[in-house]
Amino acid sequence: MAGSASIPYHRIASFRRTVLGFYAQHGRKLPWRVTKDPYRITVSEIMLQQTQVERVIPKFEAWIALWPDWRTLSTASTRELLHAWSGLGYNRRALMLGKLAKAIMEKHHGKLPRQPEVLEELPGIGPYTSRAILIFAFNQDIATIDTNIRRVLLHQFDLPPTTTKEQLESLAQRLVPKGRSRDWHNGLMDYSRLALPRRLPRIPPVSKQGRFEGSARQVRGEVIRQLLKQKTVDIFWLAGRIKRDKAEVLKIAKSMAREGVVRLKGRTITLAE
DNA sequence: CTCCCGGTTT
DNA sequence: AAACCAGGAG
Repeated sequence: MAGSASIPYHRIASFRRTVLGFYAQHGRKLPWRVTKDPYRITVSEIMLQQTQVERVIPKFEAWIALWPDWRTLSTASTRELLHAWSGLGYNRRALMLGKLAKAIMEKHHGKLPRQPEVLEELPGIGPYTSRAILIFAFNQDIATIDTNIRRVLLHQFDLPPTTTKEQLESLAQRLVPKGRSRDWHNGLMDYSRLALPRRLPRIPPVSKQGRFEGSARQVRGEVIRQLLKQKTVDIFWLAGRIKRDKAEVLKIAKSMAREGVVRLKGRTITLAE
């Protein structure tokens, strides 16, 4: 088992120079990189979860214009949150961001906590995001690993894909150049995206292709669009329009109800406030 | 572990 | 049609 201790220091130092040099020369100028405001950093990190950079940029700018800080965001309604989020996907994130703003105003005096363990208790913030926020907002000398960073570490140190999370975390922590954590992590992201060869095509997994995969997507999108225009949507109207199995439509409505997006009342669904 | 979303690329 | 994407919640 190749622990990070088996990697000689000169390779660590050399890699640091490569990444920091690459970032200085080719680093992308992004809206959340010109600020250290913990609020803006947090909004960007939530938006960037499983969502490509190019698509986040305009949504981020619009969001900040609407709600420039935790206080204003904490007053936003569900409808407003979903409207501003529309197009990003994983709508649950918008609702959790709203809850996060309320939690910070009510339980943390309007200030973001600075300990990863405390941050992780807040809605929508997991192991990656808690550390990323502290790195990009406060330049803390800690490490975080997302899919880009994982990929660049495996490539650089010729590690097998079976490398455990713990082994990667140990290596990642040793790599952080003290006092330059923010540039380092930004650099790793850009280096991974811009300087590494494309991913190899993966072995096709066992196709489990649900029969309603296509229509389920349409139904979700349609429900959100309708809810933004009006207050309620009739499930059977939807079912008839989509011409798909009624049970599948109900299943989707129930799943959205679990997320708190809609309330289920008899034959209609209503936007939750 | 599964599910969550949608725009985009291949 | 399938993979991809600054993960997290249940």
